[in-house]
Amino acid sequence: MATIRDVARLAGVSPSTASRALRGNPVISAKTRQKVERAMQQLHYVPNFSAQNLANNENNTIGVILPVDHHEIFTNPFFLQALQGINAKSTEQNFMVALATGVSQQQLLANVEFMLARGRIDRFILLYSQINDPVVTLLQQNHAGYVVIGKPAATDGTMPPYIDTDNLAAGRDATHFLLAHGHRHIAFLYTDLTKIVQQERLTGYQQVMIQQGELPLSLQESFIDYAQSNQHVTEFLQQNPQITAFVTSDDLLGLRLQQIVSKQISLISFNNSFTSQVAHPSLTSIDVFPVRLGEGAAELALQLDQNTADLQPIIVPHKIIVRHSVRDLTTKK
Amino acid sequence: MATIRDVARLAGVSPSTASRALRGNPVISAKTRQKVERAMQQLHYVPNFSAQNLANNENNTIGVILPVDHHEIFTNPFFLQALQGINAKSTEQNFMVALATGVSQQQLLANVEFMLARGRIDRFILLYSQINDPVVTLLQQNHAGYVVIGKPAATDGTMPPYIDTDNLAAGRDATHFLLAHGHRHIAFLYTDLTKIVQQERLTGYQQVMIQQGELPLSLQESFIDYAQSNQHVTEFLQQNPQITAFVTSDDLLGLRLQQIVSKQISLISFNNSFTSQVAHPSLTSIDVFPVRLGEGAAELALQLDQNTADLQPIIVPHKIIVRHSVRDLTTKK
DNA sequence: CTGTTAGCGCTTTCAG
DNA sequence: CTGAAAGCGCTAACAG
Repeated sequence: MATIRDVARLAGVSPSTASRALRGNPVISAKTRQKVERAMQQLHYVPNFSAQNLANNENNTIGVILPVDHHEIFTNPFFLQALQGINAKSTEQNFMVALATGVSQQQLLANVEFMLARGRIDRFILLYSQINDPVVTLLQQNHAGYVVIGKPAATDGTMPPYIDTDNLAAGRDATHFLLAHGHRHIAFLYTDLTKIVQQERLTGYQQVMIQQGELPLSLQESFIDYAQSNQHVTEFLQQNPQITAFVTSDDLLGLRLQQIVSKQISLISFNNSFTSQVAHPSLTSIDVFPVRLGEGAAELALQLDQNTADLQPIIVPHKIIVRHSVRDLTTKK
Repeated sequence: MATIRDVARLAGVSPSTASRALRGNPVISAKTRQKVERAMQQLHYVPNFSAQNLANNENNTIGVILPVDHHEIFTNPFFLQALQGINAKSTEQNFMVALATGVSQQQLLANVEFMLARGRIDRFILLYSQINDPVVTLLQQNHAGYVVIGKPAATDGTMPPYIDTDNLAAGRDATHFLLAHGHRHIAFLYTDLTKIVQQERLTGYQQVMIQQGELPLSLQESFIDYAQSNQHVTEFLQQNPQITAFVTSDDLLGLRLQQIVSKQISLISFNNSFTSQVAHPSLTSIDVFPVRLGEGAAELALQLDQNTADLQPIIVPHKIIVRHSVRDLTTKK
């Protein structure tokens, strides 16, 4: 592997000059710069990551933190797609992305601690957001910067930079879509309101319903006990026979609902994951563009030092992907 | 951040001695070792990753390469779970895990190239396996070691170390399970035989069927065009009305089949992903333990230098997770 | 504009 | 068994 000394020698300059050329220091004359660049190409020179990091007291890596697995969560392709976006932007800027995961909270913490202490990594992307997250505490104690994908849970002091979908608007849009197709009696199905995402989507739904003078109806089902949830849903529909459509907080949930209720019931869900295509009829779903969320998160993370600590949140627009799970009631009137 | 000089000073020894103590060099006296260790603890000393790497001409990081996303593939929680296993073992050994992904083959290659050139990373784990993989070529050209999860595609020369499920046996086991429940006329459904995994599972199924004197029947359906696949399956069942059960090459496929065929048909599938629980009735499925596959892969990768190039492949045992998608025909006789 | 020098934090000969 | 010194590859004063 060629070093910068080799380059310098070949170009007939000193290592420091070669270094300056490498880093685009404007003080170098065009002529020398060219000589050096040519030499670099000839030797296929690539700077040594460790050496550069050591000399600059940097690490040029972004730590990406996955949530602890709770079975269901990992079937969401969201994470892998976000990772793609993060990687693309990071590689562009010559940053490495290091991953932190764990089968338990404890393991995750150990992993993050390792990156912090040993790797001196000081910028992270959190692929989830939860209140009272010990990982966040750890990050803060170590004065590491972090950006979250999703809405950051309220911390005592300041808000970290974040990138998110406007889930409130998404909830409204889903509801409007059903209304536009002639549905009036619409219910909202979710699994867990401690998830901010679901909370917001529900609120969006409620806003629109109230505004329309319709009664918002929501149902929580965890589906941990399938038979029981099945029964709940069935009872719910018996009590509310006027319902023609559901908004479900996620594709997977939509799929489950679909397996219980009559095909006459319309469904719209969120995330546009592969599940929505597997469903039959395939699910109309709101895409939130995880790759872009990842890209944006990386862009934020890369700016984390420019102590313009007031990095503005980024909102990535969502989009309704129309498939076949919503019947059009308007034409039939 | 405390450096090793600080430690040395506190312990009243030279940096070199401190270093030796740190690395467990046996030449150090027990007394000094203790002094140094105490000093390290007092100062919360953690060695600097970059400095250590530079001095040792190492990098202590494992590159993990994800497949290029083809929509469907990322909904498989396998990758994230494998990643968990990899991370756990790597962190244990003070290794970092760096991730390579890409929305396109080209982007993936660029990412791997970056790790190779800039990061000098020389050991990788491939989370997939395909023939004529340009990534593998790149790895080989750069003399990087790699281990694959799955069966490595045949390369010209030698076989890389790998870790895998015995998919042949898994295919046999699935079939035997159905036989044991009184099924005789069993079909196998798959999407793509260029995937070695599916090929093997199919072969296992065929072996058992032939051995039983039954006719192996397999059907390929991509489900790219849902209506068409639906029709194919229906026709297939009309032509083979004796069939009472299917082995499907994957949970997601099992779920799809389930949505088409009568609930009377029994199903067994592979991977035991969350999808198998979502299905109704829930799918009996063969778990391949992705976390363990990840752990094993990391263990192999960590041995990659000990030029015991003859690292033996690891086979991780699978297990049938019994749920409700297989009817027992024996009691009814 | 360029070269010399010292140093990032750690390891490792080489003496003793 | 331990210390002094040099070096991993790169960068940043400091001179010139």
